[in-house]
Amino acid sequence: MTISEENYLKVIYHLSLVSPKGVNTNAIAGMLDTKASSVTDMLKKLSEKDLVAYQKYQGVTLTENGFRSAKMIVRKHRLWEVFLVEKLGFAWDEVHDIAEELEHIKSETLINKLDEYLDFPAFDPHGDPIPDVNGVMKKVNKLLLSEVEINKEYQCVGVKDSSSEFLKYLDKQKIALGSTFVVKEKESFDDTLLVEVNSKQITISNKIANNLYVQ
Amino acid sequence: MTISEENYLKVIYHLSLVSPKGVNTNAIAGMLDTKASSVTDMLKKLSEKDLVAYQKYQGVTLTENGFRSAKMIVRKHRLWEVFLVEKLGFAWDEVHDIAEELEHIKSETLINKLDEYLDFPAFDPHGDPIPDVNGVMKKVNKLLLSEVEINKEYQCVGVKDSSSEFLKYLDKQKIALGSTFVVKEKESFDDTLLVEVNSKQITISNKIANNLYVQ
DNA sequence: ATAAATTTTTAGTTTTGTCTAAATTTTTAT
DNA sequence: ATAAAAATTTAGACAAAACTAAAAATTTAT
Repeated sequence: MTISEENYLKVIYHLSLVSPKGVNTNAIAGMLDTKASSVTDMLKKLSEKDLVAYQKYQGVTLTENGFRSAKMIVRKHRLWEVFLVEKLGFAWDEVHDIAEELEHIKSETLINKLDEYLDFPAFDPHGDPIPDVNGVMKKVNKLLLSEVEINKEYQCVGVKDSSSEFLKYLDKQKIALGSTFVVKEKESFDDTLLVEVNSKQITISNKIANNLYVQ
Repeated sequence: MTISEENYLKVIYHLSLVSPKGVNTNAIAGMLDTKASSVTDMLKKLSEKDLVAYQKYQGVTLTENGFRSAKMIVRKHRLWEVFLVEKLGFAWDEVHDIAEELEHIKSETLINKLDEYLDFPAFDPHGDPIPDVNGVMKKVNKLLLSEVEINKEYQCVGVKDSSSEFLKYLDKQKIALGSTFVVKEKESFDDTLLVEVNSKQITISNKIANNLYVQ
């Protein structure tokens, strides 16, 4: 598989989690920063290789083969992110682009040895689950901070948006995976939250609360 | 720089060490398993980017830019090899192909953090010197085993051929970096050596002796 | 010194992945 | 229900990096 094919598969995988009925050409083009016509071309190729089920104008889904391959790419990406943060000391907002390159390194043995070296982590530095050697992921019953009950205690277990800007904002607020949250008040006008984090009270916008997973 | 351009630079670098006056088109084609005509095309491109000095029919040399870039690729390759052997437990004959892919990962920060994580190694698992962040390599006064004096003690410090077949042969003979050699006899007919290694006497062909560096 | 052999370059194609522009299909809105 | 809008596909082109076959330059051998 070429790097380009792998990137398409990965994007289709991520979009499938949101639209399991079929992923749009335009959505794929948007994620890959390319044109819809290029996407059509690639979907035909992936279809011929039995990695996606593609019907003109009807969107695309992953075949079993494609799903397995996509999960292996995600596995590589997330394991490399763990390596970069845990072993090399990168911050959690610095690792995405490097992992985008590392995920395309071909060796199976490499990734399994890396997995072992990292002690078989189940989650990456952003709280996303890492598929094991068989593609199985730990399932977590997580909620968005925007959906939690008032005055109950929650732990931060992940971020929905892992852009550098958002992660840096969290760093500034001293919010990290494992931080304890208690929502004290919810402003009904704009859904802004008054939250206790690290025994300090801060105000959190609805946009932020919609991108923080807790448990 | 594309992966292909990087591979050409690396090969020209290695061939330059043997033919500093200029590297042949055919030699490059041989190393890259490609055709001479493809090499000509690429040399024109590298020349336009001021990475090589190229004159039709006259071979090619690296410019200062090209030399610097080539050394950085070699640095990456060798640091990744150290990582694979020291941290992930690969054997020294298994790492070359994986490092060929890893050497093309773009981040400067990554490679400098990896260097630090590995404790700034000066040599890779085959005894080849690793350029530091400024491109400087430790120089070693090494000899080929085929050139040493009789009954003097030497240490194995590297291999000239790092093909899997040769390295596996060395494993079988329990020869590794650091092994002590004493040449007891040299057969003048075919230059076969009788060598004491690990306090056992073994016979070593001239071809083998020509691929083992000692000090 | 010149012919033969070798090496290198040129010219013209191919493949992969992209693009633009135009055509077609599907969806949305009246 | 049909026209307008949006999404998608097709057709044709391009750049990168490779190839083959033929031409040109250099080297070698007599």
